[in-house]
Amino acid sequence: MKTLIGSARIAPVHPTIALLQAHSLASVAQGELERMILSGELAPGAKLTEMALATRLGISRGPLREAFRMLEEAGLLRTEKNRGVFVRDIPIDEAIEIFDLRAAMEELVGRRLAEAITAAQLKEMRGLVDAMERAVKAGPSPNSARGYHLLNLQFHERLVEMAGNRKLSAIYRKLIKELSLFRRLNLADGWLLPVSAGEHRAIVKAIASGDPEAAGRAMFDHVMESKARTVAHHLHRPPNGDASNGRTPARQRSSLPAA
Amino acid sequence: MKTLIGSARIAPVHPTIALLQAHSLASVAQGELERMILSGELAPGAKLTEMALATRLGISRGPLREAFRMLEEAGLLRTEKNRGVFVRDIPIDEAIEIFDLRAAMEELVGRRLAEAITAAQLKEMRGLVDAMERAVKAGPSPNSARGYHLLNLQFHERLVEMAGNRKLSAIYRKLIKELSLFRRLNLADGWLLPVSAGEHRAIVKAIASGDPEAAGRAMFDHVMESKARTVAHHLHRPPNGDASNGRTPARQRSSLPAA
DNA sequence: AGTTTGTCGATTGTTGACAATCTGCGCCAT
DNA sequence: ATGGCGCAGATTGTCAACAATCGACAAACT
Repeated sequence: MKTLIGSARIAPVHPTIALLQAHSLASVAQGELERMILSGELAPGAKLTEMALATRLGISRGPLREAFRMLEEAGLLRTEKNRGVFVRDIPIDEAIEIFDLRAAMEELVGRRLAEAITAAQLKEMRGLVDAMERAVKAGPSPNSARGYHLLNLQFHERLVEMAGNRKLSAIYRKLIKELSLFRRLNLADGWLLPVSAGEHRAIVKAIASGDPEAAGRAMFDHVMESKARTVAHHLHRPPNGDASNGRTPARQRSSLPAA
Repeated sequence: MKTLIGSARIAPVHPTIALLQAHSLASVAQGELERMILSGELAPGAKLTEMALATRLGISRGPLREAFRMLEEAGLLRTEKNRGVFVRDIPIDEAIEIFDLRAAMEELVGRRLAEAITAAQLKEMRGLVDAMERAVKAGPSPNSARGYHLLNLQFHERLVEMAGNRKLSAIYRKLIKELSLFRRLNLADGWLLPVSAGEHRAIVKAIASGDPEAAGRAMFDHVMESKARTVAHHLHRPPNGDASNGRTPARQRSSLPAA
């Protein structure tokens, strides 16, 4: 998922050879850890002990520590010297900051898309919106809510990618991953799906109209609404039970680089 | 610069003790490497040999490799498996993408600042603009150009920080660091300083007026103008001589995460 | 002459061991 | 009873050695 083959080298024909050439143990550990974190298998706040994880992944501590440093820089882990690494827990104020950033970025996306959208792209977008509306009509079941959530993520990610700015896409994905560590998010938008779905239609419409400012505003507003819904839901059921692990790590400070 | 003290632990009184408690060898190596890269001591394209660097820094290869992974994730290094790590060279199209992103982010900054600027902050901004104008009037010497460049970086960074979004600040700094690896940038704005300086005055004025849209537009436009100047300068003197190192590494592909 | 194959030195990828530090628990004194 | 003290046990930080891979040069073959 990360280290590819230099363009000067000949692309290997045999797929299994290509895999060996491209992946170091550290990179596969990174991918596997990221999968475990994003799937919730490793919950926010959980402690990752090097020896245990290394044994479980069948590698030694060296490459695992390199994977730790990558995921730390990616914002998914947090390290306390001589104490261990923990899955990061995104506090509410950081989640808000991420929403604000996303809003600015998606506004840019909206403008770009309105300027240069193709018929095929519009069709794809409408397909996703249709699927979401079907999930909404399926009624408020935990299953359709999960399906809607996944479609929603896909919708936004595809739009961002269509804007054609790879740096933007990379940072957007990074932000989404961090946001998924904000616990209260996943089930937050349970009963307000119809509203969100309607906003998606409005976004597609604005893009199709070819008006950059309108499309940008539609996406900006949508993200800010999403933020408002999430925050409201958060304030509704206040704190929370502890993380999976019994041990209580030292409370996490904002952990963003200092000024 | 990264790993601080957990809030649950007592802040050490003796500064030397604090340093030892907070910094692992990997984090120190990261900071030192970053300094060497940003200062140009390690030029884009240069190969970093583990053994040589480890000896030079007085550490072993383990922590150094961890530092490599951090800087790789930060976008400053690039790793080719079984071949080594190299200082990344930002291609023109990626630089353009970064400018576009910056524009969207700084537009958000402009809006926020116009909404909630304080007198003290305005004073600080004007101070920086004044200093830049003095540097311009000092005439086109390589010395004043460098001073202007530093003031310009500081001006933008301070504005971003004043917006009060730590996530935004962190990503902004990351983008600026990557942009500094775009070779043609540093000396690009040599003779157009007066224009840039004028735009800065306009930005401060728009922020002081309290009009979010105007301030956002002023900052957005300024970044896009800066992009245009950089691109124009790049097209003017086409390719370039090779990096410092004699060896020619495999040509770098875009190296952004694949879809 | 040009191409291919074998070998060598150098560098990276990985591992296991050692040293330093932290956490938890029992003990003792107050 | 409560609070400090110190000793294990466990865990992390660091290092040095081993194994695997790569690039280059030279020899052999067509």
